[in-house]
Amino acid sequence: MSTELDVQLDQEVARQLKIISRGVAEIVPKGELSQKLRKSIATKTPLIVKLGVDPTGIDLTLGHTVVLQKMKQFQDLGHRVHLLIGDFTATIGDPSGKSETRKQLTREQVLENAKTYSDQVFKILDRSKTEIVYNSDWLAPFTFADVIQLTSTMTVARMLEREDFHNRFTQNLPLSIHEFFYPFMQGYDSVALKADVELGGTDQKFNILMGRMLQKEYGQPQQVCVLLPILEGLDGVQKMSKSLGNYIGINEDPVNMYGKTMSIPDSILLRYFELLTDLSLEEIEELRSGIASGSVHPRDAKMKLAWMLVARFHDGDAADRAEQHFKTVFQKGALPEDIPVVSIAAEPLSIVQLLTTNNLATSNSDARRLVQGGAVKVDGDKVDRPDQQIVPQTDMVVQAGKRKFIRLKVE
RNA sequence: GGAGGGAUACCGAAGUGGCCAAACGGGGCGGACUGUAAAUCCGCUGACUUCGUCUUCGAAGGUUCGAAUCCUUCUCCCUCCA
Repeated sequence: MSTELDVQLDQEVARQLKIISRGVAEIVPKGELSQKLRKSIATKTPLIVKLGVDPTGIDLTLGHTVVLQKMKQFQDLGHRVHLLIGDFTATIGDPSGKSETRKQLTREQVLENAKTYSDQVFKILDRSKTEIVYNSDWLAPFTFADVIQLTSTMTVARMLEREDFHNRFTQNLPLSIHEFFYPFMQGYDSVALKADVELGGTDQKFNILMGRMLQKEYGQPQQVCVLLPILEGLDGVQKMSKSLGNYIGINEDPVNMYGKTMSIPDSILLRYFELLTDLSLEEIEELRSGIASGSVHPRDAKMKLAWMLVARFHDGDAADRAEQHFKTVFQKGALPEDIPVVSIAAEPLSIVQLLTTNNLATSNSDARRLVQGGAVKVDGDKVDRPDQQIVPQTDMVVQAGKRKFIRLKVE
């Protein structure tokens, strides 16, 4: 109990707290985390950190990585990290952040998704230090009596405090009873895991607080909520999500990842640096002031971001190639290096058929529109009549818009 | 259980017998421009054998020369009452 030890302890708590706090939107309640950390360090008992995921989709997006990254930091600090696959909950459909009821999934879909999900997660998390748990383990055996006991702790009025429930209720949108159970289940997950910390996006606040409430109800110490900001998607306004199509997937090829990054509005550029890269806060501040003063070109900053992201999810070489591709195709308007080659018969055909049969257009009408809109080029020459006949030749390059190219190969 | 309101294209939302392949906004896609696949401006946005034809307005029937618009039944959603 010497003072020197206390000082060391204080320093360690401060160190961990600083790492944990970077980029987070909110820690609820604030003071409790440092107490938990102090106790954990003093007794050499790692904290139990929980992250619940909903195995509803296939591709992880950069949006998901924000919270996974935080999870990784806890891992690196030596805490016990539990990745909770909501296999049971996914069959209910969580309404969080949604304006309408989500579809319920079948068990097969959920298990399938869970597998692809965990495969991707380990691009970020350390597999050997991650415990994967499924909430069907404890939720599936629940009896109706258990459910009644669990739900008797809440009132309808309090459930309706949750923003999306409230909005849907007041806007006369459908709100099913079963959706009310979601927060209970997620909350009970924390009881089952005896979680010390639960991570999530700010849209998860209600559900995570529910965990606190239920833990108290079940006589456990209460978990701390660490809430991370919701990453805006490519449009710069709405949450990055698969359903909105404004996302960058972590499995995307380098060229697309780079290009999509370049398409984000300048307004969220720095936010991406802060939430998605390990660039220090000082360096980010330098970029900010550089852009403000005009000494740093926003485009160059964005190219740096795009490079860093590709390098992180692929590697430096891939990032270099993606950057090169971007420069040739978009900055200089030249042809890309690797155009897909398509085999074709030597018969003449109309430009419309050529576009449609090779998926450069979704339908003949679409192809027609592209031609009329001036988007179509054959060997660099604009084609402006839909009935224009083309005689395919090997190495002929057909372009529809700025991003779609094919190179023909006559058979 | 009773009374009433609603369902329109990717989304939101007009249209209430022919002028509706359906206003307008968003999104998407193209073009121009640029500092980038930012911003801004312009165009397009059901399909096809495209100066014409065919299939769309919750589903199925019906009335009519003609229906997204009227009638019947059904499905789903919302409100109020119980």
